[in-house]
Amino acid sequence: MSLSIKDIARLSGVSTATVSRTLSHPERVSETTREAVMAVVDQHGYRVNSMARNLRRQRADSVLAIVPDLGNPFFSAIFAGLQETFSAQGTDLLVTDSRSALRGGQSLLSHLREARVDGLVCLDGGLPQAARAELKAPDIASRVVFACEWLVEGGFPSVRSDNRAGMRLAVDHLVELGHRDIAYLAGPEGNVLDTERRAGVVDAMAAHGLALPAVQFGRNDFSLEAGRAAAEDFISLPARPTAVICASDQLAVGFASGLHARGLRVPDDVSLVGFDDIQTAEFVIPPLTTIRQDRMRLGAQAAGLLLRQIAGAACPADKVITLPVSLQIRGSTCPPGRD
Amino acid sequence: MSLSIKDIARLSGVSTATVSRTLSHPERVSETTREAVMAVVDQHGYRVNSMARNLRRQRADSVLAIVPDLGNPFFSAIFAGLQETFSAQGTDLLVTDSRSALRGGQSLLSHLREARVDGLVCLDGGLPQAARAELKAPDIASRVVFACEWLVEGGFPSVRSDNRAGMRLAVDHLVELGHRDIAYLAGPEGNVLDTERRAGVVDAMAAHGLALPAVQFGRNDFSLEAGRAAAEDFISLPARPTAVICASDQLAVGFASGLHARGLRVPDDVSLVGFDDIQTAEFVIPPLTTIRQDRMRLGAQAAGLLLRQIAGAACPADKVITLPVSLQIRGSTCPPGRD
DNA sequence: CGAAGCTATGTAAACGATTGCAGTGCCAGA
DNA sequence: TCTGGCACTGCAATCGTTTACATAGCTTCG
Repeated sequence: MSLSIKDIARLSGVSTATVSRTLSHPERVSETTREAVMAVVDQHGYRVNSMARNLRRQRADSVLAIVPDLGNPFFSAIFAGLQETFSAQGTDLLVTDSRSALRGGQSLLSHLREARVDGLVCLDGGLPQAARAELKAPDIASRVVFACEWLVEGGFPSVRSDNRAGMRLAVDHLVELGHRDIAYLAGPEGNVLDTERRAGVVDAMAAHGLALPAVQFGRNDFSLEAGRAAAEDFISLPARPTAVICASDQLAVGFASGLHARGLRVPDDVSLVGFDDIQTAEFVIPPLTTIRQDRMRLGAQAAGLLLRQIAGAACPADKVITLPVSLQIRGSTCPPGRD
Repeated sequence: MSLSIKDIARLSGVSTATVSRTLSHPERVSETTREAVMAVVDQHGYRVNSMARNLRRQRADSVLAIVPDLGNPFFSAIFAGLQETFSAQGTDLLVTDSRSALRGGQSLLSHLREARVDGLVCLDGGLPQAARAELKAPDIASRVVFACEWLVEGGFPSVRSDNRAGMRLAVDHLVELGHRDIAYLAGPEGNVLDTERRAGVVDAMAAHGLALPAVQFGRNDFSLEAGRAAAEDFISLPARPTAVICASDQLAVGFASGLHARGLRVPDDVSLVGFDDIQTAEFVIPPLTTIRQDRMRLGAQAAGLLLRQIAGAACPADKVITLPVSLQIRGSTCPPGRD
C-alpha cells in the first residue's frame, strides 16, 4: 500500500531512526543526510502514519467538541473559531452532539478514554448528571473546557460572553428610549445562559427602579419556533409591555414573526432586543437590535485554553474567561407609544 | 496512567489474546472466561486504546468532512445528517474548511495520507485545480464522496438535491401565479449549484415559452450580503421583473432586506422564491416561498455512501444519488401587478 | 483404542513510528 | 600520539492492540 518509514530508510540508505529525525527534528541530522532523505520523501510523497506516531507519542493531536445539537446553526461560528485555532496548531477537530454521544448509555468520555482525542470542549451546559460526574474524574477534568455555556456547579475552566453586561446594555438602551414596561422572553428553564441573562435584565431594571412584569414567557428553548409560540401568549396579555428583551436572536426572530402574523408591528407596537447577533439579525425586517457576542473569538479562545491545558499548563479549575459584548442598535427598537 | 490490555490480562489470569477476543469477538471465548474478564474490565473501567487498535487494524474509524466555510450556518444540518449516520456506525466525524485545510500549501490529503481518516466527504465543489488532481489519485479517489456540491468534471460519487427539478417547481409556481417577467438572482460564477439552478430556471422558462431577462444579478456568492447588494442593482433596472428566483435562501433574504430598505415590498412589488429552505425561511417577514432540500438526509446519504465505499463496496466513480426537493409556498410570492 | 475434529487458550509477530543509549569517526588540545 | 568531546547515526525497545498459528484437552466415531 503506502510506504512506511522503513521503505524510506531503505531507499535512502539510512536507518529508520534517521528518517524519523529528519522529519521531526531536522536540526539533529547532517545537512547532506537531510537532503538525501528529503529527496526520497518528496519523490514518493511519503507522510508519517499518524496512528503509529500517536501511539508512540501517546497523544492524539485531536480534540472533540460536543454541542447540544449539531443541526443548530448557532454553533457554526464557534466551530469556525475552534477550527482556526486548532488547525493552526496541527490539532484536528472532531464534532458530535450530546444526543449521539450519549446514545445507548454510551459514556461521554469514550473518546477520551479510548485515547482518540486529547481533550474536550463542551458547549452544552445541560449535560445529564451522570455525564457531569464522569467529566470530573481527576485525569479527565484537566482536559476539558467549556465554551459558551458552562456547568452551574462549576469545576471546569470556561470561556463565555459577558451575558449580564449584555443585558444591562439592552435594558439601558430601552430605558433611554423611554420604555418602562419591559418583558423578558425567556429561554429554556434551568439553562445557565437563560439564568444569567435573566438575572442581567432584572439587575439592570432594578438599577433603573423598574421590575419585570410578573408574567413569564417562553421557557421552552432558544428556537425560532419557541419565539413564535411565545408571541401567542404575548398577544393575549391584558397590559402589554412596550418592549421585549429576548434570551436569543432566534427567539426574537420567531417572536417577531408571530407578532407580525397577528398584526402587531415591530418596533411600532413592540420594541425588540435579541441576544447573539446571529448573521441573519441584520437582514430580517426590521433589522434586529441585539447584543453582539463574538462567537468566532469565543471558539478561538476556548481552543487556545484547551491547548494550553493539554500541554500541561496548570489552570485553575474554575478559571473563567469572559468576553465583552456590544449593543448593535438596529431597526427593531424605537421609543414607545408611537402609535 | 490508564490500564492496558496487559494489565487486564494479568488481573484476570489470562493472556492478552483472550482479553482482546473477549472484547472484540465474545463468542470465541468460553462463558466462564468471558465473565471473569468482563468483571475485571468493568471494575477498572478499561477501554481499548483506539490508537493501538487502529494501528493494528489499519483503519481510523473516522472520516473528514470538508466544507468551504465552517462558519456558514447552511452546513450545520448536513453535519447533523453526517454525524447521525457515522456515529451509528462507530465512525467519528472530523471537520475542517477548505481554507484551513489548504493553508500554507498543505495538501488536502494530508489527513488521508497520514491515515488519520478512512475517507473524505467533500462539500466544496470549488476546490483549486491542484487539490482536485490529488483527489483523483487511484488509492484516494475510492475513499471520497461529494455531497451537496460536486466537481463539474465528475469522477466521484456524489449525493445532491435535484436542483433542476427544484427550479422547475419554482418557475411553474410563478408562471401559474401569472408572472411572465422573471429574473434569476445568481450565485457565484462557476459554482456548480449556480450553474445547475440557472439551467433549471432557463429550461423551465423555455418550456413556458419564456426567457430570462438579459441582465444579470448577483454573481458574487450565496450570502446575505450579496443578496442585499443585488437589490441595489435591481432597483435601478429600467423595466423591473415582477418576480425573482434566487439561487439560495440567504440571497433571497438579503435581497428582500435590500428591497425593503429601498421601499419596495415583497411580495406586492416583487415576488421572491428562494432555494434551500433554511430554518429562518419560514420566519422572515414575509415567510419565504422556497425550494426545500433535505440537508439532513443529504448528509445521511452521503455518510452511508462513503461508509459503503470504505467497506469496499465497488461503486461506480460517477454514481450520483439525487434527492427530491419540494416547493414550499409561503408569503413571498403572489400574483403580479397587485399594486 | 486411535484418529480426527473441535473448542479454548496461549505465543509471538506484526502494525509504523519515536527515542534512549551506544557506537563511530573526526578534530582539537596536551 | 593519546584523550576527551562533539556531531552523527544505528540498534533495539517500546507504544497497546490484533490475529495467524500452535497447542492442549475433550468428544466423537469407526
